[in-house]
Amino acid sequence: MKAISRKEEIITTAARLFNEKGYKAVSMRDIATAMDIKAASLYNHINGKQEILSEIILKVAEEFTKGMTNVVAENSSAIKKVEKVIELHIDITVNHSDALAALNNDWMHLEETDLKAFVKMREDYEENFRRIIKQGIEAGEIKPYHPEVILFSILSTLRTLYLWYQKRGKLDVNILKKDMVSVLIKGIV
Amino acid sequence: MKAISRKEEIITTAARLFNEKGYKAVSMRDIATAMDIKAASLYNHINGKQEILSEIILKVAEEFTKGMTNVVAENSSAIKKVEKVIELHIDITVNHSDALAALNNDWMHLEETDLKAFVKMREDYEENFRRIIKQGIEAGEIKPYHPEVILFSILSTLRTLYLWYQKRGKLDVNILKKDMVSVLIKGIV
DNA sequence: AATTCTAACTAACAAGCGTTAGTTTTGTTA
DNA sequence: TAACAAAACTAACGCTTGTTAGTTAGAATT
Repeated sequence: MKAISRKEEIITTAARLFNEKGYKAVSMRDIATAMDIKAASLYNHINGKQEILSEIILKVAEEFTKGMTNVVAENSSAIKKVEKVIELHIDITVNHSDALAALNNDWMHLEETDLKAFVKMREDYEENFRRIIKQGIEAGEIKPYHPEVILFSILSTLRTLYLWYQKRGKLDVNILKKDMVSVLIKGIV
Repeated sequence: MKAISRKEEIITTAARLFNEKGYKAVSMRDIATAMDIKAASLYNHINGKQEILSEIILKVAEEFTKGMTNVVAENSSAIKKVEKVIELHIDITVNHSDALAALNNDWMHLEETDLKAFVKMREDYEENFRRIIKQGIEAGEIKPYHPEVILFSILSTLRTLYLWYQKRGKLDVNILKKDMVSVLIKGIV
């Protein structure tokens, strides 16, 4: 029953444009033109440009945080947890690829409060991931490479997945998961 | 004997600022202030903001192209070539990490001619890398995963290496190379 | 039928943008 | 020391930016 509100429409449109040119290169007039209205009309639905950016970024950042919380709470092997993290990234990438562009490239344009919240979430996320990898090494499940190198290698692949997903037409999610898990995991076990 | 020219100084300063906030978020006045001069004075040395961006990006893009050409010309195994590509990325990352931020995030703000040149170089680069991986699979040196997944996985790690390198204080290049080659290669052989 | 709400509009603002023209200072060479 | 070139300066330009104020048309509610 819940129809998409005009506000959500603005945010979706803005995310698409931010993905193409970046937050600073997209004007309120650009967003309005893409919706066939005038820039001033946007302000009937949103409080400003900043609000659009923070809604785009924080919403998806919270999804990552929630997903990671679930993974950490699981009672399973480290490898299984890494697999779950990979699947988490793929699911979010498939559903919010535009938002991920903003999260990756425009987070520094968030203002004070939102910026702090975002940076905190990202640090916590990385720390949780790092701990999973370390536990895997201690348990002998993961090869004893430098944990930071493993973390970085996997995370940078997952973080830029949205670029790849946008380039090759939307492909089957389950196949993507299987291949991704293979390439990223097989190397470290 | 060749002292760094004022023009090079501008480009280096601009690259640093572009790395922090992105091309569109940095004004000519920002660049000038960082050099303790006035914005108009910049135009004694450069033709405009666009020129700064294209010098930053194209110079390092050409370095990649040249490096890849050397690797392709080598008479060695596919795995050895992949290793050489990894080392190429690390060397460039260590010496031009600010420029890599612009190359990754601001390339779309290049104007017509430079944009075309850049996109062409990047496509060729990827195609050369893809071919190396395919040859490796045919020769039985590399596991028969989908080549595109291997390419993407390695390349996205190498492309965001500059972020990692900037975060952890400048670390020993040779150790970095060894660890990186281990993690990225061991998984696919 | 009168009222209220929603969402568009026009017009304008102050600030910041890249850039240009013309001038002055600084440092080197003849 | 006079002449010249390099590199800074001041002042201003036309344009774009995010945003505000006030208004209007149509739909929903009373």
